[in-house]
Amino acid sequence: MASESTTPVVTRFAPSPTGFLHIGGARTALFNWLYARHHGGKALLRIEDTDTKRSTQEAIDKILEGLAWLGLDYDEEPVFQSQRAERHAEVAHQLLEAGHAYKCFATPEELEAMRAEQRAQKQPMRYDGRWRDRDPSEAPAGAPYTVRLKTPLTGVLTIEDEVQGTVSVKNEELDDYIILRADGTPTYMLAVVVDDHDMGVTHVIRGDDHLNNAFRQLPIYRAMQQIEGGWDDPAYAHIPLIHGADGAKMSKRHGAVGVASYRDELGILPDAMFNYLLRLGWGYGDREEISREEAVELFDLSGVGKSPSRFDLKKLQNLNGHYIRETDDRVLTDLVLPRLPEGADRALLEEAMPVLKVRARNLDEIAEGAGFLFATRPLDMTEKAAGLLDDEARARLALVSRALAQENHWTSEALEATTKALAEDLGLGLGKLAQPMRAALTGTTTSPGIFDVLVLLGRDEALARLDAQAA
RNA sequence: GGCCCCUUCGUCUAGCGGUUAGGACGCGGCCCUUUCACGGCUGAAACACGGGUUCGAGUCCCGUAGGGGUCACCA
Repeated sequence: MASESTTPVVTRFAPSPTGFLHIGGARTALFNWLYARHHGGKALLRIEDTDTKRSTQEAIDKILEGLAWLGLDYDEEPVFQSQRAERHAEVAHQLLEAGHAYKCFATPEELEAMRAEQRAQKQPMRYDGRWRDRDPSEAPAGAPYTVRLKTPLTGVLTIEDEVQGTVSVKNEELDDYIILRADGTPTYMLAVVVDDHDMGVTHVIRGDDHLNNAFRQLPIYRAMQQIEGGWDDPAYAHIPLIHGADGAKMSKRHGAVGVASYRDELGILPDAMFNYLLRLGWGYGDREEISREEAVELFDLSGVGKSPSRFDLKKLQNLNGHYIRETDDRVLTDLVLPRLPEGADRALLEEAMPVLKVRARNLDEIAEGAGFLFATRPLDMTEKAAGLLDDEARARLALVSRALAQENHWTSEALEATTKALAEDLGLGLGKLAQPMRAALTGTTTSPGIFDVLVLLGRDEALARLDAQAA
């Protein structure tokens, strides 16, 4: 079996390029990558672009970009399934010659009629095998045909899924499906098996929605194993799907489902996404915050749960806040700058970053919090801030401004000492001074510590803002 | 509808026959505090239901219910 530890592990992520890299795909990619890295094997990538109607270069680029953003790298150049059609057909013909497949001359209309009948009879809708034992000579000369796999009629097929456990399906449930279309192109079911074999894939880790496919694909391995050998069954691991917050399958209506839109629209860091996706459907004791290195060390299929999980934006945001605090100020500055109005001072932003990043869960919140740094007088006031500045407050601001203007050392410590001394002289709590100051300095009621704000703004600007509101 | 899978706090999960059923997010309270966060402490909150097996079941078995997936000359 491929699961023997003597066989080097080879995994693959095989998206079909019909859209962006969504959350579910990203997690499948992540688990494949982690499994390969954990076992010192190879992680491969295959683009399943055989559906030329729906596949686009744009989608390919987006998926590649999404994977790169997450930090998932691959050991070989991506395989493009569309370029391997000849090889797929070759295997189909081997199957045909060996009697494991046969030509089916049924027309699409005929098949549709068959299904309609089955639907009416409330029978399972499957190909009835009408050409399984007929001789091709019975068909009109030159009639188009498909090639169908001749699957076993009786018996049971059992797989030992690394996540789902033992799963069995009766062969009578499976019909003879098409492996080569009338135009000679391969279907997905054939292409996957041939490509996985040729790429040396030992572990097929994919979404739960493919569990049924395993039972259809295995017969190809078995048939080819008989024909030429070397087609061992791969190990399978079908991981549960991710559902939206409402419990239904993830789809467009759940909002930003493309991994890149979490980056662009919400300002999610790749480490946060990596960690979140890792913990969605996988657990390791009480561990929550897990670095890439640890993930590679700890990950295994045994920790993957069997039930679907729901996507929880709140938790992602929380994790993102954690990673923002861990991220270097310079890096964060580069990420936040594009989210600020043109002309925002990079150096000032970086200087403020330590006090900005502790109160943000995403890059947009940092940008929002940095707003006061780049505001120009007269400041826009939020309603709450304006409400704070009554006559009494304005009078106090004048006193504060006068006191601070005397200050020779424009440092957080000195300014705090001066302000506190003033508050004491006036017999007031510090808040009576600090809140009006905050309003005057930032135009808002929430900001970093007021003395940090003073320092960041600089003496001239700070005093000017205070004076603008003082009475 | 047939087949397959799933079911522990609202959510992500730990648990692998004997636990006060643990942690995290979120929510409430308290502390810290000039605001908001961060941090610390703390509270409420779960074994879907019904039968078995067993001295003992969240853990094993069987049903029921609910949820999900899949049934193309798509992938």
